[in-house]
Amino acid sequence: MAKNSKGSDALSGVLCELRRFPLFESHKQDELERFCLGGVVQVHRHREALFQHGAQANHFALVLGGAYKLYRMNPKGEDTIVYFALPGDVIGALIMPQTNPVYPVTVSAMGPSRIVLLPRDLYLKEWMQNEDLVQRVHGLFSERLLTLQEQKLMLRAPLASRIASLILQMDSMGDSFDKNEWVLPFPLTRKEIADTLGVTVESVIRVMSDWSSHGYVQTTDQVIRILQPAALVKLAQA
Amino acid sequence: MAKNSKGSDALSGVLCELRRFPLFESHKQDELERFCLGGVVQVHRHREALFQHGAQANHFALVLGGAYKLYRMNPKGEDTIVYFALPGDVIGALIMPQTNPVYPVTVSAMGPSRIVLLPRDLYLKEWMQNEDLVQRVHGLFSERLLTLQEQKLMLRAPLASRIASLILQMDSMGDSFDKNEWVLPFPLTRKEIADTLGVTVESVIRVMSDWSSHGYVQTTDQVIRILQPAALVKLAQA
DNA sequence: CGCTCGGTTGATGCACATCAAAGGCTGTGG
DNA sequence: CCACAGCCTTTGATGTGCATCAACCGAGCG
Repeated sequence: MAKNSKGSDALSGVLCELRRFPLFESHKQDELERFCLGGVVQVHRHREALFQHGAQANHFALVLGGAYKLYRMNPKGEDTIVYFALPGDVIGALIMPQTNPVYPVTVSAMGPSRIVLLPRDLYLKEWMQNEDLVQRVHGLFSERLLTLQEQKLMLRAPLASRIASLILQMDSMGDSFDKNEWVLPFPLTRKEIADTLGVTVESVIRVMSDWSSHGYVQTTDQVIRILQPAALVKLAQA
Repeated sequence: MAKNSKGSDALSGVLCELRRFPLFESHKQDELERFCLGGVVQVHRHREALFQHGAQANHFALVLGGAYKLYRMNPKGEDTIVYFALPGDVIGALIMPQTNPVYPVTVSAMGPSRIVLLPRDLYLKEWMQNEDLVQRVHGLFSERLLTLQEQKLMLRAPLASRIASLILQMDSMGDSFDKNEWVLPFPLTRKEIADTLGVTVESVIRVMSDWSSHGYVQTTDQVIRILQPAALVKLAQA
């Protein structure tokens, strides 16, 4: 498992870090240790891959920091992003119960990121046996499904509405629930927006350049700041 | 609960019917009875609604026969279909664990259909407590999520590919796993295909009329029969 | 210093939307 | 029993939003 450029480390001080996540809110220290038995911390650099589409799925992962994108290449060689995983999110849990599972998507880091890599057996033998934990994971699935449904509802809207809607969705994903600053919780390129919506980079750029010049949003180092939320909200429901 | 045109009935002879479903495969008779306590059978006619988007979600449902579509209206008044539920599928389970849940979609029957309507408490108190059942429901969620992801991957493909892909997906949903007859397991109008893909009826019709004239498919009473599966498979991956 | 990556702009074309009109079929009410 | 409304399907004419292709710029990096 120890790969070249990836840092990997036994679970030393991360346990306390895990307690922050709603996932483990109601668990005691010893339970938490049991849920992470055999876990390894991995660090990834920008664009480094965690799981490869089609590879045997022997592990699942818990995001500690940064962000990961879940995507797949279609026959024409274009990527389609299906989900963004943030700290506290679980990756790969969905397919763990299958017999001989295979990753349905490629997962790679957006900016420097960290996860705990956990063996599949642990999911089946520990996670699924714990009633509360199962409910929390269930909750994550349902959020993810509702996110996809939300995006599907925008299919027939003009591109500007769809981008606005996506940006607002992403913004609400962060753990900063103080809505004083409207900043997306992770770096997001125009290409990634395009790949999420199934359109071209150029189209996204044309819309967002317009927004920048109107002062609706502002991008620095791929981090998008929303200056006029009201304008985006209005666009989103058009 | 007893509504006007809906038939509703206590659980008389349906218990044995339930045993057919993979959901309850590994459960004994008495467990099964416990899982359906307080359940009521409801019959729906074509296009009759089971749940209304935005209504308080006090119940979930288990599809016995026929088919149901889960959809929502966007601001412009166009419907978007997010899922088709077939016999053995569970509807509404996703949101039962939420506090004061509200149905995120409208659910209505496609042709004459039947469900067992179950109270929310039953889900929380019985279904979620049973380890095996939780795993099965988890399996249903994961299928549904993967279905949505699959559809998203086709976003940038030409319309013909997307329709082909959808039809093949629907075809594989039926319980008839003998692939001697390639017939969709439920009636599906062109409009419903359009609403699933986020395009217009006319576009769908133009594509499928072409297919009919080439003898790829054939439609009688909204039931689609695939005459040349190979042709569709080829189109789907274009 | 050449490389890749992200962002940007403009010219052109096409796939699909839109609008319009019409026929069949079903259920419903006078 | 007929009239009517709603739904599903179909076809054609016309328009347009976004894709495509091409080119260029600046920043970071080995």
